[in-house]
This record gives sequence, structure tokens and C-alpha cells, in this order.
Amino acid sequence: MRSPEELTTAFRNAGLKVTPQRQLLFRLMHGNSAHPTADALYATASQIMPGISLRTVYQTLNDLTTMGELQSIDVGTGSSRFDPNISDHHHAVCDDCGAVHDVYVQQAPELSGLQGFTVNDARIVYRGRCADCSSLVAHR
Amino acid sequence: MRSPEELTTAFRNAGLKVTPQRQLLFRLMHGNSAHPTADALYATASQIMPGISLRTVYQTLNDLTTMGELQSIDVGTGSSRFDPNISDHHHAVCDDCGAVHDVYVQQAPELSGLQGFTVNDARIVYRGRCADCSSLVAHR
DNA sequence: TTCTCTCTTTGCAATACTTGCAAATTCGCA
DNA sequence: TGCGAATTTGCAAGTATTGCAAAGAGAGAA
Repeated sequence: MRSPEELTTAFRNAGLKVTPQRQLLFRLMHGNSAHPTADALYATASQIMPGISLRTVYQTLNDLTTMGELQSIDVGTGSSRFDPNISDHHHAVCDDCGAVHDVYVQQAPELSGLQGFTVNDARIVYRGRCADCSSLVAHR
Repeated sequence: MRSPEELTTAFRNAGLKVTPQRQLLFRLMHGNSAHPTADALYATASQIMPGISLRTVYQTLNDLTTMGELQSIDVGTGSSRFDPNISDHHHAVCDDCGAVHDVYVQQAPELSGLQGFTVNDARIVYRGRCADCSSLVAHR
């Protein structure tokens, strides 16, 4: 996603208003590689801006996603996660700690066995154990 | 998943009971390539066995999944889908009609850029337009 | 700066999906 | 056939997300 400053002008140009709530969320998501859920972001935002509503967090995340500034990802953990990295990439989920990591794959695997299916998008979710959790196990 | 007959003995051997509800669900899922949701399966089951409860459908699907007879898949449509095909495969979802198709990929793409992550599983979800929907558009 | 129109934020209710729980029922071995 | 354990049901509860209406606040115009 673009920087908070760029988003500020982009929102104004689009006739949208730049509110303190939105600015805070811009800042919290910019460069955020934690793949937070709406609820997790709400928790963080609440510490800085008590009173901000979960509804606003959902609203803004959805707006940013619609505008193409965020990618919404679903790794099967019950709730959607949001990723400011909108480049072509995939995700690796640690089954131990739940962390989600960005992953880059050399080439999108070709599809075979489905005649006539036009692929618009391919997303890969890897599951396993991340380096941190692996080392924890090794020292157990 | 195994045949209804095999599951019957497998359940008995495991100390589990073979009820009419379970037998019906065994039959409905065996060879089912529709990737139904629990609710969809409940609708079908209800026509054959009025009174069967949605709770039992969820229960049985979860049990079969735990036993490795079914694969639970999440293609981001809100609810879990169940697949009796437990071979190594992936899925293609039509954004028009919502149909989910089984897909086989030559080789699981290698993971790069994540040091020390041990991959247990890789799942690919393709999105696009299936052959049926494409031809509908062509004739529009 | 002030006005005002429109977009936002809030709070709460409502929805969708799934699971927990307890009572009633039924399977299956002896 | 009887009994004990596993199951099924119905309903309540839990989680994630959205709809809605009233109150509030940007930001361009005067």
C-alpha cells in the first residue's frame, strides 16, 4: 500500500475524507508485515486512540482493500487477515505459533486437467513450522 | 474416502457406532465431487431423511475429517467445504458460479525466501471462470 | 472564519457459520 | 433381551462480519 501521506491525498482526490481514525489505520498498516486480523488491528488502534470502534476498523480495511491498497487473505484461521504487500506473493502459516509469512514463488504453477478454466488468480498457502518454532522444539 | 461399506467396519472397529444418519452421510459423500458445505449436505440429507439435524451433519463431517477420510477445504466463501478426494490435489473456484473443481498440479512449487520454514502442506486455490460460465458469456 | 452539505464514526442489532451442552435415544456386545 | 456407552437433537452460545440510523466531523464555498 502507499504511504499514509499518499493515501491522504488519494482519499481527498476521491472525495473521501481524511479522519484521524483513517490516518491512524493508514499508519498502523503501512509496512505492517504481521498480517493482522481486523480485531488485532482494533486492539492496537484502541491503545493509541481509545474509543475508536471496531466497526470503523472493518470499514476502513474493506475500503482500502477495495481500492487495491490492501490484500485480504484467508489462511483458514477463522478471520480475514490484511496485508499491505500487494505484490504477487503467497503465504506460509506456522501451525505452532500462527504467524503468517510472505512467500515468493519462482513461477505460478500451471493448471492441468481442467479444460477451459480461465485463471485470474492463484494463491498458495503453505503450512508447517516456522524457523522460530523449529528452534524452540530443538531445545526442548 | 473409503466406501460406505469399508467405513462401516472401520467405525465398528474403532468402537464407534454405525447409525442410519452416518450411513446416509457416508453414501452422500462417497464419490461426491461437488465440494459441498455442511449446510448443502444437510439440505440433501434432509430430503432423504427428514429430521436429521444439522448438528449431526457437522459432527459426522468433522469426525470423518479427523479420521482422514475427508479433506476440509476453505476457498474463502465463508463456510468450509468437504472433499472425499484426499489425494494430493488443489482447487479451482469459479468466481461466476462458485463451483469448486479438483485440480492436479505437476509439482508443488518450492518455497523460497523463508529460511528454516518446514513445509508440511501446500494448498493452491485458483480463481477464475470455469468452462461452463465462459461459454455462457460467449453466447451472451 | 463560518456555513453547510456530505461523508464518517459509533453503537447496536442482525446475520452467517460453527460448536457446546444436556436430555433423550439408540447401537451393539454380552 | 439388557445394559452401558456412544449418538442424535434442539437450542443456546460464540465468533466474525455487516446493516442501519443517529450523532459527529471534514472540507470546500462564501
